[in-house]
Amino acid sequence: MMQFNRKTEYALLSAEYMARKEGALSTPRRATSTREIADAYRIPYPLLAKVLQKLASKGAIRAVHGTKGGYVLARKAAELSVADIVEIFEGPVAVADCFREEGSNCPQWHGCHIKAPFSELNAKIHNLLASTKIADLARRPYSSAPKELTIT
Amino acid sequence: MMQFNRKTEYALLSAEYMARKEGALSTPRRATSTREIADAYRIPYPLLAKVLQKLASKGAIRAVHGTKGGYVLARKAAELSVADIVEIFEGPVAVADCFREEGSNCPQWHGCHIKAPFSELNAKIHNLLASTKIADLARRPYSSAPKELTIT
DNA sequence: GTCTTATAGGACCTGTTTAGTCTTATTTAA
DNA sequence: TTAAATAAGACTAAACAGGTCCTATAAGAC
Repeated sequence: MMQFNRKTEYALLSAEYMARKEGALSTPRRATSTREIADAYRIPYPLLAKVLQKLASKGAIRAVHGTKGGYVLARKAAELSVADIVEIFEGPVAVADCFREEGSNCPQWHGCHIKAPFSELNAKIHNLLASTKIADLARRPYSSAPKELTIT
Repeated sequence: MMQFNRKTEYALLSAEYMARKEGALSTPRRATSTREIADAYRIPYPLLAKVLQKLASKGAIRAVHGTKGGYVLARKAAELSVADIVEIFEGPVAVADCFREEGSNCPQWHGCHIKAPFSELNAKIHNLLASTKIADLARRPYSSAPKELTIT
């Protein structure tokens, strides 16, 4: 599966939403409220609030308090990567524990023959996520349900 | 994190072990028992037994009953990919649910702006796993703890 | 034949994680 | 001063992961 968890998905959706909104020439740069995104994507409000709080506490977005407040991207969308957001919610990209904490507590560490090839694989996956920026997500216009793009 | 679960790891270790053993010129092709792998990697025996049973039921390996029995790879190591094994234990490679079951039950499906770019990302990850064969894991000799290869 | 060494497979248990809720406090524009 | 917003901690139900236990079956060795 290799699946992102819900919070990560909500964070990615939110970041793209903000990037798109902030990038629009018509709108003067203004904050996006939790309520706005929750309504747009039908995400439970209190949960999304948690997600955005965490993004803010990690410096990916910036909070604007008070009425008409909300959040704005803390960096340019072209400088915020998918990997940055994924790692906030899921820790370092690592297909196995040993690629996070030097494998000291892995019973298989000694004489594990697949460490090296999987380390390379891990690096490639990390690179994919790091080279995909939020701006890349926000760039393209939405075209409905591209079934032939779905992986079987 | 994007982490494989334990069973997947055990399956990959086992497949590589069998490929290496079967590939060795010195040993006449013989089955590898659950016990042999469990001892080599200090994996709880009953759990590994489950893992190998599943691999066998899905056709990745073939069971040899009775004394001197065990398992052998059902296909050549060059024709069995990491993706094949991962998918046996974790289902289709998919960074989000909607890339498995046509997203019909995703509340965000309508108007989700990140579907297309993530579908591409998903395809790339799948391709990485599918193009890495068990033979590729077994090929290289083990060199101890390549710290500089580890992703931070 | 009957041991012994294997795989086969279902039932079960338990700790952790996930997704989500509830509540209270704080900030600030209008 | 009020209403709209974020901040943050405690809490809960359900799902999952990792692992154990037990009984059945197959087949080579003697």
